Amino acid sequence: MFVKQNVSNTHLCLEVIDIMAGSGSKTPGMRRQPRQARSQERVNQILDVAEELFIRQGYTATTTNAIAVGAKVPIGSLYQFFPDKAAILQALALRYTEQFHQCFTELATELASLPLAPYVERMIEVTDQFFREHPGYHAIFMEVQGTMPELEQLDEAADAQLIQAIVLSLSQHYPELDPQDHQAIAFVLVKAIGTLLWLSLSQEATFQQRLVAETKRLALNYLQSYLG
Amino acid sequence: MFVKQNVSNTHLCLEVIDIMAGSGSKTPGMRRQPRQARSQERVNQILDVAEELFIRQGYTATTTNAIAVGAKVPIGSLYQFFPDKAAILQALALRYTEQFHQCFTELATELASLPLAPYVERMIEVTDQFFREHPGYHAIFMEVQGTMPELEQLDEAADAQLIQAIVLSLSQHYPELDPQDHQAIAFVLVKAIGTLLWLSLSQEATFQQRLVAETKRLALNYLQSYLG
Amino acid sequence: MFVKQNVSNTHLCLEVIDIMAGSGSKTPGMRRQPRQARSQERVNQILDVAEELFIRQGYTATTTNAIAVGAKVPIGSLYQFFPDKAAILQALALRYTEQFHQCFTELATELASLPLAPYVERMIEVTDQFFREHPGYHAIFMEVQGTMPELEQLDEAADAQLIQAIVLSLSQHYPELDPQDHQAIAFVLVKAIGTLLWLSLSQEATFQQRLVAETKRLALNYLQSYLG
Amino acid sequence: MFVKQNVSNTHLCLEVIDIMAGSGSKTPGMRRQPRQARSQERVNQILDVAEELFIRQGYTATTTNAIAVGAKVPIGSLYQFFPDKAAILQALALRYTEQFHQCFTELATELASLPLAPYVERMIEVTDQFFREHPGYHAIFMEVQGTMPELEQLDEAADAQLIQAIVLSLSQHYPELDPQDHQAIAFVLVKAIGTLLWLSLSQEATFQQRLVAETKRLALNYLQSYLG
DNA sequence: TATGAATGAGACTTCATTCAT
DNA sequence: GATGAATGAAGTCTCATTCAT
Repeated sequence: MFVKQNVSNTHLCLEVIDIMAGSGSKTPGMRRQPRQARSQERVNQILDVAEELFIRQGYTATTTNAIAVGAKVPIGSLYQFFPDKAAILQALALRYTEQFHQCFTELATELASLPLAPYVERMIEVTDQFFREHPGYHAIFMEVQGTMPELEQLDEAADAQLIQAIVLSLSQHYPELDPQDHQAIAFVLVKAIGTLLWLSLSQEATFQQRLVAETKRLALNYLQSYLG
Repeated sequence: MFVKQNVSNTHLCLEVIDIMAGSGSKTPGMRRQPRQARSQERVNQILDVAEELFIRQGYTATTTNAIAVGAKVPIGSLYQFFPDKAAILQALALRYTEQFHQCFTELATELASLPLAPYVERMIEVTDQFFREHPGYHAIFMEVQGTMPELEQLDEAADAQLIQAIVLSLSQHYPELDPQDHQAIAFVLVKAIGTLLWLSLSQEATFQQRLVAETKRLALNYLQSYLG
Repeated sequence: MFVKQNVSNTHLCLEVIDIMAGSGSKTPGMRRQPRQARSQERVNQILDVAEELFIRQGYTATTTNAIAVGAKVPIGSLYQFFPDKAAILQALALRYTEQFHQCFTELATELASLPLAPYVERMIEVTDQFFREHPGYHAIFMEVQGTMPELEQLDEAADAQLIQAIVLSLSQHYPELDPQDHQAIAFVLVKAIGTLLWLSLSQEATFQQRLVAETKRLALNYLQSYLG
Repeated sequence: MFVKQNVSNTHLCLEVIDIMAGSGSKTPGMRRQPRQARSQERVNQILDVAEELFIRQGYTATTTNAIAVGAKVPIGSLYQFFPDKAAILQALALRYTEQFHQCFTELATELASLPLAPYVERMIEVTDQFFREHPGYHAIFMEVQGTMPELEQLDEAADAQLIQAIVLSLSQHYPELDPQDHQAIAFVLVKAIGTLLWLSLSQEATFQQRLVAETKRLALNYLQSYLG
């Protein structure tokens, strides 16, 4: 599950990220690759409506007809783009992943040059912002945990991106640590940060901000214990 | 959501816990309080089968008839104990909560006398053990996140137990901190610990043990930053 | 496909017939064995309506809802008795087979003692009557030729009954012929008779009667060429 | 349904056959008469693919889109040649009929001069060969028995060709028989022969050859009973 | 004319829940 | 009370056909 390797090349970071971003490759789960603007617009419309309904009612409680109606797309057209209901969820997952990837690509240069502490702080801020802008990210995927193997991969892959990026940074700045340490530290950081930031979303504004700050404190002190 | 109060009485801890353990009160979601041994046995049988099926196939994919068949209980009888399918999930949640409560009640005396660091360490160990023995705990509830308000309460309540227990301990040992600090610290600790331990369950044995150790390190260093 | 054996025991005839009549065995394709009179009545009602609709509109053009409505049975109930649409057709086939079997069982004693020529004549008359009383027999099964393996067996089995009965009679009265001759003759007789009698059904009354007579003539002259 | 007339002119045979061969007349069921080579080629391509799919999956289970894809013809173009799905089946039936007609036209002279017995024997051989070369002939039409009136005519017409040809021969060689006898005899011969030869196709090689021989024996002995 | 994306009625099937026995 | 057959609303998905480009 964890790619264990000693890397010393900063650019690998983005290469690793590219692995699952699939820039330009054909989207899996799509019945037909929409080439025309109209189609792409429809697909996005479907995904937007699906996202909202999945968040509001859950994946199971949302019907394909409701999505079609909400997206003002005939049900038949919906099924021209997606072979079945699950494919909509997968496409949504992929869209999240791509957006996530884009977020971090934009910061790649900035992040690459940072020492680990500010690196992690920045990552927390960016992740927080991403969650705030994409409230469905975790919400949707929690429901189908354990029932859709293909989706698990995507979800896992998104985290794996971050984990590998951190592993990379750790191995560069702290080569004296064991590669297994790198993996463990990165895993703990990413998962703890992800969870806390996600949970913070449903808290009231003041407490929410406090939680973001606490997340940084948690992460930095943990790192310090290894690196200090 | 969070009971904010300065308490100095150890027993309050259990009182808080009692709030949702419902010892003696009429179980909510139950159509009929099974007084006879046979009935109680059937209810447990139903919950056992439901737990297994929910874990294996998910809540939605599991039919009430399948539960009835698995529990060797007529479907009509099942509906005499539970008003609807959701009530089974809620009863399951309640059972988890009770089991969780029982776990910590047994350790109440031991924990109450400990300083915070060993307290948290012990809590991590006990939680880890509980998860290991009740693999359905998180797995089941993730699916219905955001779609079953009543359940959210129960799920939240389980964590709230721990959070309040920690708040209590914090307020006793570190009264110089703001009550809001107590809440934030306890929240972060409980959620981060809960997530990491749960995620550790699906990792291979070596990495799993490492994650438990890392969870302790994460929690203790975070606490140290406040208390050191 | 053809059981090749030299038999000299008259009773075997009925044994062979019994092979696929399945007297008392559990009906395959049935989701639930209806034990109560009400259920059996409903199943028959469903089959009656299905038979009529299949004949009138064809198997594919007939919807399960139409059957349910026609039989005044809720669609849900229909699916308690039959796992899917195909199972209705199979049950219908089985009912035909059983009725067919019953027809010939009633005549078993009479037929067994007859010389071959009157035997065949009588068989033609009985078959003609059966087709007249069960106009769906062939009509329905023609449509699904080659698309429902399970059904093919039943259809084939019904003919196989007759074929084996004739093979038996041939082997008794004309042991000087090769067993392969028995098979070929019986096959030709049964298939030719079956087809002609079935086709006669859609002809006008006068021509229809003529065709039954011609069928006898065809069969008897064919037999005579071997046995004369 | 049966043209009852005493004819003594050999050429009438072909005239009768011409009735439904439609040489030169506008093909029914065709939306547009393809005049250009490209169009005719496409129509044939469509029919070839449809034939294969109808045989393999049945008429109902075959989608028009699948035919279009298989024939490498845009679905829109397909609907320019055929008004609906049924028209494809009808055109296929017509093509069979034409091919059948061609088979017998080639043998017309040879057959016309033959006495009845060799005539019938030759007809069996030719029919057997035709079936062998066009395995879809019966297979396809069985499925839609009773659900497509237009098709029934075409299917019937093919047999009617043979029947009328035999009626003709009978009336020439055995004018002492009643015209009704001619019709009945011809009907029985054609239908029995057609069925047995078709059934022989699905038998193993040895038994198949035997069945062709038996078919001749059946037909000839039947004729002999009238003509001997 | 040629194309193929778009359409939506309607098919099959499920399953939580009830209620007559 | 106990049972389990009965119910039917509602879900997912198909595919013959059209029509804008």
